[in-house]
Amino acid sequence: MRSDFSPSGQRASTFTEEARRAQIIQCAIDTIADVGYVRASLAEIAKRAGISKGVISYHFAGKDELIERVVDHIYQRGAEQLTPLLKRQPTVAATLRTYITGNIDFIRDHPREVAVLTDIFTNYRTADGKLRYGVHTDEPLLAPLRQLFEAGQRSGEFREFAPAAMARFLRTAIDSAAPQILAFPDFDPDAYARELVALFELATRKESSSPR
Amino acid sequence: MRSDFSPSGQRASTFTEEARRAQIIQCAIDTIADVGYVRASLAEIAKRAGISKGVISYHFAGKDELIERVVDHIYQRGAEQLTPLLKRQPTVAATLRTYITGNIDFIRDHPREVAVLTDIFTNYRTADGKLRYGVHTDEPLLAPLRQLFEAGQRSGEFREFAPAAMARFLRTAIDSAAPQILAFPDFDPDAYARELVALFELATRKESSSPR
DNA sequence: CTAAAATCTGACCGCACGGCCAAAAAATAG
DNA sequence: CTATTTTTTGGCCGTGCGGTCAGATTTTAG
Repeated sequence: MRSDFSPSGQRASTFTEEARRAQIIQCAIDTIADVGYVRASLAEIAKRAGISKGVISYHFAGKDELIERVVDHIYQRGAEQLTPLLKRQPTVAATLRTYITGNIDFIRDHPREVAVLTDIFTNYRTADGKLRYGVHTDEPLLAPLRQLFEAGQRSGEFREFAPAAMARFLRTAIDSAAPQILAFPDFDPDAYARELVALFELATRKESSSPR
Repeated sequence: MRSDFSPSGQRASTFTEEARRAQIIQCAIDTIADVGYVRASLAEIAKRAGISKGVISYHFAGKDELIERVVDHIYQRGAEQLTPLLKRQPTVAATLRTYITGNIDFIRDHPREVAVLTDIFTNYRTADGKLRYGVHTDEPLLAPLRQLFEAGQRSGEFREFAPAAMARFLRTAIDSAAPQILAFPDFDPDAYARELVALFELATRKESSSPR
């Protein structure tokens, strides 16, 4: 590992360094998607990348760092796609709709990445045996949703319900799309998103207008 | 392994055989709940049971058989508790409510068992690397729910929606209770069940009566 | 070109896994 | 009691893991 300077004061890297890291991260994602996190050994990842196992150790501190870079990588792609979408919604209800469709769109386009994330979340444990990303770490994902629901209740758009529970319902429903896309070739993510939007609109709205 | 006769014609077993198998299954559940399926080695399970590792091999064909007996064991306990409850419900809506509260009750009383189930489902792979219990194997669980929704639509109790998607939403929402119970000491399963009942009542009913 | 730094290879280490088995021990039968 | 069967022990096997390293190779700098 180098320790050069760069103008920004950040750790510097060769072009090859960055390219290799990106390649290894991508191969790790592919490998985990195919054989699961548990069986995605450094040897297997290296084989798919066509490189020696030692190269991974050279560019990453260890398997743990590689996995955390994989998580960062996927999370960032999701945030990049979703954040700008959500900012421009006028009402809480519209934000909720966009949240659902935007998430399902992302999962539709990157089902393997999302499946890899959940695989890592449910399996990657620290040395003491505890889950590195457990239910606790959902908080950054859940908090904005909860706040959205609370905002909707304050503004009178939404009925009274437990925002924390509703946030959890929505996240689990969204996350269940990825494995279905991968398992069922004829699964229709867009139809799924429409069902989800309808469900949460009925479940959150305050006044009930007549159906249809 | 013995091959005695028994009056029923079933494979027979010593009392000790059955007791040992039950003890090992229970220890396997505890171990998986504590350290996760992946780290629940035969040696670790044996250590907790206070027996030698070979005993497990003696009473079970291998780790795979042990895991499948664990799954059977937990499934059966759930079915025993839920089936009679659901049979006696008069309407589809009542069955749905009972399904939700009954499931959450069971998870409240056996959160570790349920967490073990999902851990096995997401990690136990056959020799070829495929998940032994994948999304596909949810079908026996989902089918009755789907039929319930379809029955409700036929009878006019429910609005039109995609029964398969709704069934999936409900299952994932229910299953998410177990990890929350284990992770958050002050998580209230009964309140969670009430929120869930309210949500799916609003989401499925045909005519909207005025809220409150 | 040569020298230095960066990168890569392939072999190796210690460890834990599931599975296996000969022999000891315990339970049972005659 | 003895003979037989059932059960348990503890160690061993091959495999694959993450990690390490000396030395080869490639790239970069002068």
